[in-house]
Order: sequence, then structure tokens, then C-alpha cells
Amino acid sequence: MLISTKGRYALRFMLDLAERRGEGYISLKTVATRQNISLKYLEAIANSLQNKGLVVSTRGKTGGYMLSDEPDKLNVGSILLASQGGLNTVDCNNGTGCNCTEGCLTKSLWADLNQLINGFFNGLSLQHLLDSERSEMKELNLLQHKVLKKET
Amino acid sequence: MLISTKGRYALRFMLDLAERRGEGYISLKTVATRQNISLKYLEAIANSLQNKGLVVSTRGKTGGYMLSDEPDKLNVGSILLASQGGLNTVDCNNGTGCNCTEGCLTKSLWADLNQLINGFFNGLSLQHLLDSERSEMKELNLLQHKVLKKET
DNA sequence: TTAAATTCCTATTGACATAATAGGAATTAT
DNA sequence: ATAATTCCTATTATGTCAATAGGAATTTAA
Repeated sequence: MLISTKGRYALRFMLDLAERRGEGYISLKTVATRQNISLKYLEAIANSLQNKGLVVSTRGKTGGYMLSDEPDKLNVGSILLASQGGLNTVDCNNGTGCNCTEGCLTKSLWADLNQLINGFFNGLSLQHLLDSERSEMKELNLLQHKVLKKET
Repeated sequence: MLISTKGRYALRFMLDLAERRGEGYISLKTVATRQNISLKYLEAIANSLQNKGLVVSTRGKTGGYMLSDEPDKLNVGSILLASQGGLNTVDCNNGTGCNCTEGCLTKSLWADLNQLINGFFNGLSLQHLLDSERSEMKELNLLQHKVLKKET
């Protein structure tokens, strides 16, 4: 699976914090309830995000988490990287971790795939998701079809 | 993993056949040796491809496989679909198979992701890989960055 | 000062998919 | 007949994922 539950939960966690930005620290318990996610599982995920500097926290009573920066400064790619430990696209990266022989025609294909997916996620911020229009995505898909079918 | 070994091997198998198109039926043994893939494993993969009509075969001595069509008529998406049983992008498809709550901001994100990846693979033929230039891919990536960063 | 609520830390478990392996049956050219 | 192949079914080893469990450390507030 390219996107695991860790990645999905992490993103929903971050969006939940983004929607309540300015209300101070939010406890995991409230997020877990609101998002229908196991509290214990969410703890581990929040910890990963904290280690990468995407959220900040305080402990003790009234403790909780908040975003480390503005929603338009936090991109989806870094959230997935922090929570999942990178995107599992394909084991063959330029021939390593793969029994590819010399002159394998698929190597650069996987490189292009990685570029496509990473570009998609890295260019997308939490603010984009909050706006939730993403007309630019639809535009992209149109361009893509044009280009691939050589109609340009 | 988005692309499993089945998908990778299937693609290399198809490319191997494509490179020898016109030479009649090619045995799995020769492909397995050439591509450094377990024969028995490749048998299962070739079978899946055959079931989806992407290759044809004959049995017995001098038996083997060949492409069912011209390389520019066979696209990478259908090969991955046949060998892997679909692309494992994310379990949440419009909310099903997911504990998403009402108004989840990530739903349409996953739909866009699926469109992006499927579009990429479905628009790519074996012939594209044989040509191995794919300048159109690089063009696509440029467009993507432009669009996502709203520089257009 | 005590109790409650929280983050933080380490370990464990069950379920599942992947990647192969194994053995042989059916088929076909020589 | 024999050899080489595709075809069919079952099994296994491994690893990752998803979640659970129990508690330690920290902080606020009654």
C-alpha cells in the first residue's frame, strides 16, 4: 500500500489541528474521538510528527499538540514522510534492491514515477486541502492526458 | 508497496517479449534466465497476463509466449493490473474501507492521487518504454510543478 | 500536596500480503 | 517414447502493518 493508515491518520490529525489553529494545544484524546482513531495508535503517529518538527507539544494536564507552522508552510509530502517513513512506490531504485540486468528499460520508469508522486505531494500544503478546491489538480490531469496522448 | 515484484517482473517479461517480437513463441525458461527471475514464479505471472489477454501461448515442446498485440497497443497500466491485481494506492476510496468521518478533507485527495497514477500508467505503452526517451514525461513534470506552484 | 490528565516510551500480538517454492499433470514437437 | 514446455494446486517463510498494552514522566489545578 502506497499510503498506509499511519499516513492517512497523520494527515487527518494535521488537518484537525489546522482547522483549530489559534485555539492553543489540542489533546490527542479529542482528536482521536473526533477522527474515530485509536488513541494509542495516534500517540505513536503524533510522536513521529513531533520528531520531524511538524508539530509541537506540551505534556501534563491541559497538554496537547499544535502545528509547528502555518498550514500553507506544511506540505503533505513531509507529513507522509514523517509518519510512514517514506513512500513505498517500488523496491527498484536505479537498479538497487532489484535483480535488474544491464540495460533494463524500467529503471527510469520508476524514477519518473517517484518524481510524479513526490512532486504531487510536495507541492500540496495543508492550506490547499483546507481550501479543498484544488482546481489546479483537475487542470493537471487534463494537461497530463494531453501530453501523454501527444495531442499537444 | 505500490509496485510489487509481480508487477516489475511482469513488465520486464512483456518488454522482453516486445524486444523479440517476430521471433515466434519465446519460452519462459529463456526469459527467466535472461531476466534473472525464478522460472516457477514467472510461470504464475505469465499465466495472469494470459488470462487478461495480454499474451498468447502454446504448450508442449517449442512452446512459449508472445505478445497478443503490437507494443504500442499494450499499456503499462493493464499489465500492472493483470499481474498485481490493481494498484494499492490507499484503502480509502471515497470513504469506503476507511473510518473517515463526514466532511473528511482527504477523500478527494486520494481520488486525485489515483487519477494521477492511473493516468500515468494507462497513457504509457510498451512502445514508449522501448523508445525509452519519454521526453513527454519530463514535460509533464515541468507542467506539474508550474501548476502546483500556481506559476501558470 | 494530591489527584487527574496528558504526553512519552518500550514491548508484544494478530492478521495479512508478498515472494517464492514444490510437485506434478497436461500438451506437443521431434 | 522422450523431452520440453505450459498449466494447475498447494504450501511455506518472511516481513510489514495495525493495533494493543502497560506504565513512566510531566504538568495543571483542586
